Amino acid sequence: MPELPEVEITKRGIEPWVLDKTMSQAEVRNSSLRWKVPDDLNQKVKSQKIVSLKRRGKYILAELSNQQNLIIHLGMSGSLRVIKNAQAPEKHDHVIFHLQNGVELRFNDPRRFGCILLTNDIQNHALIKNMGPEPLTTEFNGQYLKSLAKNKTQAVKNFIMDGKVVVGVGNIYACESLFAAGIHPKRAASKVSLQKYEQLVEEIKKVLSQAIESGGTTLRDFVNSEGKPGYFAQQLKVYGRKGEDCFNCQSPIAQITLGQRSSFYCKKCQH
DNA sequence: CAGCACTCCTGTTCGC
DNA sequence: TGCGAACAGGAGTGCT
Repeated sequence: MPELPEVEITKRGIEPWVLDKTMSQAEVRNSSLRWKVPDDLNQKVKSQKIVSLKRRGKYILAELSNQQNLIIHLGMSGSLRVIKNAQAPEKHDHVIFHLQNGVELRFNDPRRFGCILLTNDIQNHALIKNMGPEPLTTEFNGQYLKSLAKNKTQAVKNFIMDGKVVVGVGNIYACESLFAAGIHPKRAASKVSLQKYEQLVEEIKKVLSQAIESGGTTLRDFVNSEGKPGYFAQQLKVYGRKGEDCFNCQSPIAQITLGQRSSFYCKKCQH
């Protein structure tokens, strides 16, 4: 499932093929995504050049020459692939952006939790404006987390997965960074010390950076812009390892549900 | 406001 | 072997 590293990998992969390129058509084959793909998508993107490509949290933002911004989210199972030689669309290729250079950018998403939207005011768009800081910036640090966590009874795992706190930290990387920092996922956010938050921030940055270097985590669905999987899954220390030995202390990894999500942790190493 | 649970969806896995 | 149930989860929405 695409989290920040997978979205970053996707953005980097498509960038050379779409930046400064002009679109000839947006072919909507299935508009029924998380939110309906705008009816006027083709009309608005046709003949427009992609003048910048950015990632914000797990959103990919493509700025067009007519001041519109495409907002793309990969949801749970989405991918954006660059198709250089025209071939028949595959199942779940919901939107195909045709470029004038003959390349196609295909949005494929079996579970359709993703979205493709357009806005002429990206800064104030509802999905964007209330987002927390990017995790790989200095703005995201231990002090910041500690002060936000004040009086919060919420479990620390849910806290760091809240996009208003910090963007891009999904279930897998939340589990991994909490393990690396030795923090129990259920611990109340307010009861985590500043030192522990500093350690947690360091681990979040580390695990996200390493995952980007490995091309992302592919558990089942994720493929990059070339249709290839990422290789970080084999470096996961706790996620998906219920009952297996902790790499640190050899006791079995536990699984609990927190905020409707599976959480994996070591009872002995995380407090 | 804070903190949950619910919801969208399909492919895969599991139990009988 | 086949079938239905359970599970997976990003994140906005709505409820308590």
